[in-house]
Amino acid sequence: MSQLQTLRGMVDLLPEQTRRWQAVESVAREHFRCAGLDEIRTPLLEFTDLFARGIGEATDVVGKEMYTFLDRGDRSCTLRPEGTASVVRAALQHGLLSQGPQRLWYGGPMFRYERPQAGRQRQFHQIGVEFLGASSPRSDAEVIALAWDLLSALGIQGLKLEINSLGTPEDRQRFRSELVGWLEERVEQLDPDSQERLSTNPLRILDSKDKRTQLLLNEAPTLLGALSEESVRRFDEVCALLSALQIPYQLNPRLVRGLDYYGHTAFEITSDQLGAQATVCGGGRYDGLIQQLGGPATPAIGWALGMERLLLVIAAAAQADPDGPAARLTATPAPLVYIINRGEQAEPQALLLARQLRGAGLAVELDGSSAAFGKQFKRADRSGARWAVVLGDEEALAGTLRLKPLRGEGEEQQLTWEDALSYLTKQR
RNA sequence: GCGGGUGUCGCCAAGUGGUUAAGGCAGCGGCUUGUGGUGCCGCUAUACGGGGGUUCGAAUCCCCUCAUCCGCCCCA
Repeated sequence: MSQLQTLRGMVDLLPEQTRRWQAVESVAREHFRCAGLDEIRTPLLEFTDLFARGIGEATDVVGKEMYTFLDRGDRSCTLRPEGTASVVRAALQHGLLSQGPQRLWYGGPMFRYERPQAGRQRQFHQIGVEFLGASSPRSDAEVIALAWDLLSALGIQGLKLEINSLGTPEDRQRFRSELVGWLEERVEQLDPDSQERLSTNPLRILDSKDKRTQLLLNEAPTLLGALSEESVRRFDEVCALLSALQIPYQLNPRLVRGLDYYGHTAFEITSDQLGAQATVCGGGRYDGLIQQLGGPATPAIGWALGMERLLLVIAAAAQADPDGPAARLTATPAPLVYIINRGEQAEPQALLLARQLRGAGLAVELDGSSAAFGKQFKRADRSGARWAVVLGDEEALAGTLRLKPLRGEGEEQQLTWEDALSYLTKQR
């Protein structure tokens, strides 16, 4: 293929797709508005150091998935692989935290150099929420509810919310050595990947997909068992609040997140419609991150959801229920009016007419072909427009137009522009 | 980074060594040169992702390469 094309893992959104994206984005925007969140937009490019320090040097994301390069000034730059670190950086840089707790949302492209797969591209898009300066268990429940309700509003069903507590750094430290000690006595029963992780990132062994490892882990010490009393109490409270909100959840003591900054509450929302990349939304509490990035000790919690995956799930939901809310999101809009025009006098006038109707907020498609009327009618019909306006030289000379309903009943009528405009405005 | 599948017109797709590479959808033109939705007719791949090889002969076999998809890994 010598033709120009996108880089691997980079995807064009063609108009039909873009429409769906916009529909989802507007639902999300409205959802966040009602919840009193403010949007924040940060650059796609940051100093590499932000992610190295924020996400953790040892994580896979930082270690082998980042788009990192030197700019012309020899600064090491990285295309953001996730949103949280940037949001925290921006909040610190501009002193947002001194104005009190921040309830923020963001959206946009993220970049990870991975092998593309279903629900996984190299440039992908997230919508995320970050509550900075929120410490109470109630904020955990509110943040999770925000994600859950957004997904419900989009008409998605069959989602599973899994939740776990990762405790404090001390809890994890204690558990790590406990787990490593236990597993080291049984190394030969672990799959090769997990053996590797025993020294690099032992907690991640917990969500290994290997059957034998899973089985073995049934006997292993659990994270919940290693939590301090206080951590347990906190987690119980979060769970109780979720129950009170009637948000169904499942405890998953094996749920571990891949980014170092998570602690206490961690959760994932998964769908069975997605193949291997089942996580639609994931997040958790990150009380240590802000301080780690040079700010004041500030508790925080957030989540991110993957747009591409969300759209896949919506497509599945739309197919399952052709009249449901998901299907409405994917519907194709048609213009209200299609202007059929032909002739030396008529064509410039049609352009003017289109402009007037559009100025009144009507969706108007203007045929630019100068083709025979029959041809243009065919196109008008296919456009899905409810009305055809016919403007030929005959009408142009009379200062009128013909208005013909294309869908319902009714006769074609000849009207002045003014009358047509007020009539169509009422039809909208 | 590893493993497997696939690559024929914008989309779907037949074709599995032998004269001109089916068909459908979409598009364009016409029947219908001022009135659509149906119908009918016509047009649209010197070309089968790219390169090399085997052969008298390849979309069809072999090798390499690229792309894509699925899984591992990772994560949203």
